[in-house]
Amino acid sequence: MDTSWHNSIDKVIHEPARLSMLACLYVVESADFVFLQRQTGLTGGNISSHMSKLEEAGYVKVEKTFVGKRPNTSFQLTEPGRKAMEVYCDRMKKVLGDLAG
Amino acid sequence: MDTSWHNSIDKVIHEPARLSMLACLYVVESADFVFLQRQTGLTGGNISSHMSKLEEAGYVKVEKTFVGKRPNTSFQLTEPGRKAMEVYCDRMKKVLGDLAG
DNA sequence: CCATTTAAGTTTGTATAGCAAACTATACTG
DNA sequence: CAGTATAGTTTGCTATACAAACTTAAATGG
Repeated sequence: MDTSWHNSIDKVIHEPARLSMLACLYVVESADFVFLQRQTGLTGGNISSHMSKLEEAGYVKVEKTFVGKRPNTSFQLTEPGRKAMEVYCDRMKKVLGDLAG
Repeated sequence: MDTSWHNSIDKVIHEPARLSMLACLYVVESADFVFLQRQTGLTGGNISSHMSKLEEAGYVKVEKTFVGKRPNTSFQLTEPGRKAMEVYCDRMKKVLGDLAG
């Protein structure tokens, strides 16, 4: 079994809170701030700071608009983000698969 | 899909370097310091500090002896450690499985 | 119409964590 | 005996996650 893969896993994605958000974005194509907050159970502060990191990484695109008179921030996965998720999932599945089949 | 599992994943195990070491211990039943170092590609300092954490968590048992005149430190998974690995793997597989089948 | 509360988000403060480099101690080797 | 290698720990720095405080603006209500 290979056990030297530890530096090949994407830490931006690996963080549970972010993986949770990304998992959500992976399936819905677009989600706004409040939806993600409700869905993941994360605090607003967490969503905000983690999203900054995901944006920096180029994994999500952020769009700020107004809905009625209230601000609305919506997120969606970029292509690189989707690709990175797939790579991450494949690698983790392989690691975990090796342990139990 | 459930996307609020982020706080139910065991961070002690989740850390890639430790997961790598644990994956190794999971299959070999007992491994010494140098073996783990070679196997995982981690530095001695990393093995040392991460193992301290795993020991604190009760996931590994540490045994210090001498082989010939040289010190030899060997590690093995405890039962709680093995159990925790299984729980971790199941949860992660579920998360990842939900994303791609 | 002013005061209060609620909502959406961001910034800040703190404690923790990971990693690499430096260090300790001991054993070989020439 | 001097120098190098081995086994392992400690230290110092940087980065990170999380919660709490803050900002801005809109709804509510007396």
